[in-house]
Amino acid sequence: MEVNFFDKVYAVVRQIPYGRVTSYGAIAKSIGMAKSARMVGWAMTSCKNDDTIPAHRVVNRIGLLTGKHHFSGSNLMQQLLENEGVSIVNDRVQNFDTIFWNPEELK
DNA sequence: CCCATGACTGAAG
DNA sequence: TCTTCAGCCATGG
Repeated sequence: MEVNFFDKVYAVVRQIPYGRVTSYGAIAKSIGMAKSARMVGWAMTSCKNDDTIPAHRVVNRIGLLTGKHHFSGSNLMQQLLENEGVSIVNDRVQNFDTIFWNPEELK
């Protein structure tokens, strides 16, 4: 049977190491939909049905917490990241190039 | 079918 | 890094 697009996204997000982050585009590319990063974000919107998805580790290409507003409260996403040792300043991940995790790197 | 929207990205200035 | 423009694709009216 065909694998659902959502399942692929979730599978990748679940593999993001502790204290690391990645981008929507990187995920999209790893599942064969590099041009559909928007769909990744769209899939994350439905992640509220899956509380096992560390969506807070997924940010946009420059480390901006574009999806923080979708979390409960207004700073939960940032709190979760800082709890893992990720520095956030002005809704942006510091040392993004250092803590960035490439999904294809695992393969 | 057409149009608007969205947790995006790349290119150009 | 920021702003603007265009491409991207699923969903909903």
